[in-house]
Amino acid sequence: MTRKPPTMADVAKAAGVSPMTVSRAFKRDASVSEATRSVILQTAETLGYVFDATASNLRSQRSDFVAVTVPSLNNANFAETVRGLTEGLRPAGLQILLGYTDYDMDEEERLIDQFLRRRPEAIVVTGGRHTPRARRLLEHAGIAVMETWDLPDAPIGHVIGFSNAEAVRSMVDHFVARGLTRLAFIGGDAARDTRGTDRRRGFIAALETYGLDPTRLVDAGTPPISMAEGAAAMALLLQRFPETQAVICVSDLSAFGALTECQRRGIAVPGAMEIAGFGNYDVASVCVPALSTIDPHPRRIGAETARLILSLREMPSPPQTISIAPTLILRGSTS
Amino acid sequence: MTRKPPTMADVAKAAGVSPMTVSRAFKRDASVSEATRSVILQTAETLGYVFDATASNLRSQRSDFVAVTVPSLNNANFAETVRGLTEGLRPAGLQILLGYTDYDMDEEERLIDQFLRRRPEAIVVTGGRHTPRARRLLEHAGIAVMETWDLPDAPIGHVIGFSNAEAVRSMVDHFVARGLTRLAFIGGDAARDTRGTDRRRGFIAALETYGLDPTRLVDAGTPPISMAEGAAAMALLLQRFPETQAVICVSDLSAFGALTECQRRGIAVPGAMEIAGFGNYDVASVCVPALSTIDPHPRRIGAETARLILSLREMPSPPQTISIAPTLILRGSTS
DNA sequence: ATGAAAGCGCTAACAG
DNA sequence: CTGTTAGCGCTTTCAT
Repeated sequence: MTRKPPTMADVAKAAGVSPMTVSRAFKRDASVSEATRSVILQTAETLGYVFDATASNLRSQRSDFVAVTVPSLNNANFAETVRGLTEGLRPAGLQILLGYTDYDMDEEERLIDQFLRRRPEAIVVTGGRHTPRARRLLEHAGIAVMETWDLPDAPIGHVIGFSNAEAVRSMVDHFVARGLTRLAFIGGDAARDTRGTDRRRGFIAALETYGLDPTRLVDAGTPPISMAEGAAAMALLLQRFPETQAVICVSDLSAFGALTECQRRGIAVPGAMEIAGFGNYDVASVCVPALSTIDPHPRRIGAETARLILSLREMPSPPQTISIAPTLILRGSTS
Repeated sequence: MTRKPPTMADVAKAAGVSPMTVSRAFKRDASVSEATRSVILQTAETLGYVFDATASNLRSQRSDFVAVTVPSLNNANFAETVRGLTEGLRPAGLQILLGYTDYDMDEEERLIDQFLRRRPEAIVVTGGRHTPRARRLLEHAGIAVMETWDLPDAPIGHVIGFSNAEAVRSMVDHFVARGLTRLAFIGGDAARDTRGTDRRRGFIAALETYGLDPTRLVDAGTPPISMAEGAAAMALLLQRFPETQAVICVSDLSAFGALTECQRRGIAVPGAMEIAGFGNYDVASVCVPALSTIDPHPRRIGAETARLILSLREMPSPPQTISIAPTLILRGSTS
């Protein structure tokens, strides 16, 4: 019934050529006469031949894979980065091997270990903090390592990112410029989400620069904190720090949750409370009032990473750091 | 500088055993004495050996890949399905090869073509409509084909899904039971999003059953329609069909956008207008008022698909259809 | 432009 | 429990 699938040798025999010619016919630029090529491709189609990338990879020692790990699939920001990567790498015939870590460094290590076995041409990770073993694996992988969404102190290889702390500082500046001084920060449990932690640190550092009280910090569950957790955090904030004038949330999702909690309680935003988020998610521009936020240009992070990977294939270079400046977006929630 | 990475043969030599023993030491159940295994693993670690999955796959003719195509990465529903799949397949050591089609059947075909070259053990696609060539490729792939998120008329292989049309009918029932008769539907451009089209068809069919006017249909852009497009669609709806009492949106995202448009115009929801969505996204439960919706149990779709894939590896079976009944969730927006 | 030979790194199959 | 032999399907290399 299910007889063995045809190989190049079968196609070669049927087309009356050598396997090598079939191989060439399946490549873009290889030197095969157009006549021969079309006969071969036709024959292959008829036989139902499917090219075996595994064998090709083994022999040529090139996998055409780029491994990518992101904290979460269900996140517009990371999805945009992956999109930028995919679109940038597709023209070169590179396929993405995508995995998500659930914001867990041990899971990241496991994924990196798995992925390296597939011999990717490059590996893209999110953030600059990893388990010691993950770090070691990446350092010795012998391929391009790209750390994104961060500016690590000690990069492993190339970096395409931004300073989460500095980004939040720009939002603090905005509030201070408007005369608001009693500011708060809503985030998640520290250890897991390193970028979230960096944002909180940026908040604290910025407030200290201004001589303001940096202790209005509310944690709400395990990162990535959800809209619902953002709402719960706002409830907690109103109870613990009722004097708060404005709050910066670790992401637009929690910011939106916080906003809805104000709506449920009849607290005017802006007016009685101002709210800012991070990430420039769809919800931030659509909700009422629209949320001020910071756009980290996730698509560009992916696109630049892809560009660098391709450029490194042409000509290897020492580790580079590409900084992508986030953009402050001011909207009704911080009128 | 970068000398050739070590192979199993190198590890074998260093550990004083044969390559075959090294191979066995890297497998779970293979019969190797614990002493030998630990020596080998230790040696491998020291040499910085990384297992070559490509060579393993070629020789064993098993890739440990399961290919998965979803319409979009940035979608909580599909992300949940992928999560269900990942978690279900991980214990078996199967890795997911994930691609997104951007709701484009030609892109799906391209992806399927690419993925089949990697010799996956099974392929999971979203929906039951494909290009003719994609269909042919899947039919002749010689591996388990799983169609999800739909109940196709002519399945290629196994099916894990639900009827989008029936799901929407249950929401129509709810409105009619509450005495609302002037109902509308907000969706996207028909051709691309086949599940969205099915939902619209379900809406029309249900209204016809009740003898109601099924012509209040508003299109808003190219699927997947965004929150902003949902808002624009509501504006259009209010202009074209001002008598509308309730609207069902193709997803919670457009439903939320529609809700915000009502908020901007001071239209009371519920009261002057009732709104329902689809998908049970986070935003639907958090926004004010919370949105009635339909939960298609995306995680379970993924989990059941994984379960079936594993079961088929044990014992092949004729094509199965697993139906996952969606759940109607009633909230404040349709009080 | 095409072909022949060899081998990528691993493991199935068989032996002991 | 461990080893030997052969070969997975392709492409590198070297011919012609």
